Amino acid sequence: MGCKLGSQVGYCVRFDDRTGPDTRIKYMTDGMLLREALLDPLLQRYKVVILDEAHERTVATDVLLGLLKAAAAGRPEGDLRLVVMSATLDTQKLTAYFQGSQAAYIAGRQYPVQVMYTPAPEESYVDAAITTALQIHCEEGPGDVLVFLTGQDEIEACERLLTDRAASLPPDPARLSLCVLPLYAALPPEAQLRVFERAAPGSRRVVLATNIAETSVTVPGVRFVVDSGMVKARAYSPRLGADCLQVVPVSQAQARQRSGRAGREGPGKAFRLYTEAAFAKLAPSTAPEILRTNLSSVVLQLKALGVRDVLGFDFLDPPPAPALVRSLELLLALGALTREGDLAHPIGTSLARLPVDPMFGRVLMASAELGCSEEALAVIAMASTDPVFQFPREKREEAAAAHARFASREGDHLTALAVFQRFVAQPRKQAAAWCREGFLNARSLAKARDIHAQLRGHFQALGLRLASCGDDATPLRQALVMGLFSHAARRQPGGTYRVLATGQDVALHPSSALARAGGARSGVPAVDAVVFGELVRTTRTYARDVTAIDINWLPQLVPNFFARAAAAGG
DNA sequence: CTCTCCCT
Repeated sequence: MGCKLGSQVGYCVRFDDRTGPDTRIKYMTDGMLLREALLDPLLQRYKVVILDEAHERTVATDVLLGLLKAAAAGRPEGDLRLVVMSATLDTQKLTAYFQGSQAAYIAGRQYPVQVMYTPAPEESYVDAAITTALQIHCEEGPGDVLVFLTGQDEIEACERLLTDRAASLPPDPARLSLCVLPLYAALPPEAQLRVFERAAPGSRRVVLATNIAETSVTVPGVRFVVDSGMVKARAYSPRLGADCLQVVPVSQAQARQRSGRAGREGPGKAFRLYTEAAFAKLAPSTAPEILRTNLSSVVLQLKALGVRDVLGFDFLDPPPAPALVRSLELLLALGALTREGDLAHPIGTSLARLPVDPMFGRVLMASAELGCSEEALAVIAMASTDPVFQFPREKREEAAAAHARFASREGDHLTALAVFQRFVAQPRKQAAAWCREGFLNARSLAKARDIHAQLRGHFQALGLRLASCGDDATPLRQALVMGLFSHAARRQPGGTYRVLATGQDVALHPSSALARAGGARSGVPAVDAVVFGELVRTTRTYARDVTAIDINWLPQLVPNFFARAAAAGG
């Protein structure tokens, strides 16, 4: 457009707003537009909204679809124009949803990709992936190989096996050398950058990636894709109140997306490590995120947007009623909604403005009253970012020793507070080295620092009191109880913990500072009662981000909820 | 006895 960024054309993402009073075209994330809608539900300042990548069906995109439909109906005819762009979305479904809309098709720019299947099912997709990558390396022409796997552990194991097997190939001077590279989100930035450097002359790269390489990261030089057919996916169980993280088969749309990665620079080949019959049985597309996530934030946002009947909201794909009801119940218990289901003042209105989970927002509000908001802001910022402790396979003992410096007997929130405080005390120039030596994820900590600053700003704008509790963690643990009470659990004779609200038995996550207490060699007694940040179901159901509490605080601090839970036999 | 990926 020939103008300066941030003048007529700008962009806006969290922590980075490059727009100004003259901006006519604004690029923004779906989440940012949703935040703006809270202040302006009819989106009056926009004439045209283009919703790109709609096929990704993020929660924000799905809520926006409903919101934009309502905004168009609430504004004069033709006043708001909407363009929904999608690589794979079912157009009939969408044109039926937006009455009077039209579908237009635009051909993609892509080289042909030849898709191959295995003749019979594979026993192990990891073994098959290694064998296939080596076969490509020995038999195919030049071009890098992109292998889709499910997670960090699997990629690290595969990396070692593939390197070993490549080294033991019979020597062949005509063959390229092989360079194996991992790629996943938690990888340090400098390691991630290596996938953007093209292969050295005489060598071929094999990139072992999670689904980060499906859309977020484009690896240059790829002509061959190996698709394991599996993905690690999250699904929320409203019954358990837990996120289940499981390895599941990909959808057909996802398999096509993966294969397409071989055809960006020239004709390519995709090797699917499953049979054609198995492909035919896969789900056509991945279920939208709104059908498999905790909805408490979504429900609160809708209430703040003035939607009274959340169960009747016109979703493109309505979430299951029990999931919505459970969120309404939690918001009522937090004091965010009235008994009539309306947004309550000031708790509901404040929680809707804080860009964190409503339970975390409630912790912050309680901390203002209990005189520990400086600490709570840091704790909630840490709880809202990716895990900061790193455990490289080779240096596990060394990492554990480094992490032990921060460990608190009172649990993970206080441990996180200690890490955060030490991190922000580092001079900027030394922070990276300090993180590396301490086996801490610098990216996560930098994000926690940004979230902390943002939350602090919101906190003050809401008129909440900033105060420190110093070395006395009791008020902070009580503030955690006032937000996380639905995640309170009590120790059982076998050593598991029973969630009081649901009666479900869970284990402390092995990464927890409290998981080692109570063991024969720990010398520290196990704690009787805890609250936790979240439940994750992998091999077992684990409570993560756990803090020791006094069981007597529950009826004192949250009398309404615990009178009910006790009556229900919890 | 452990953490797919986005995003406010």
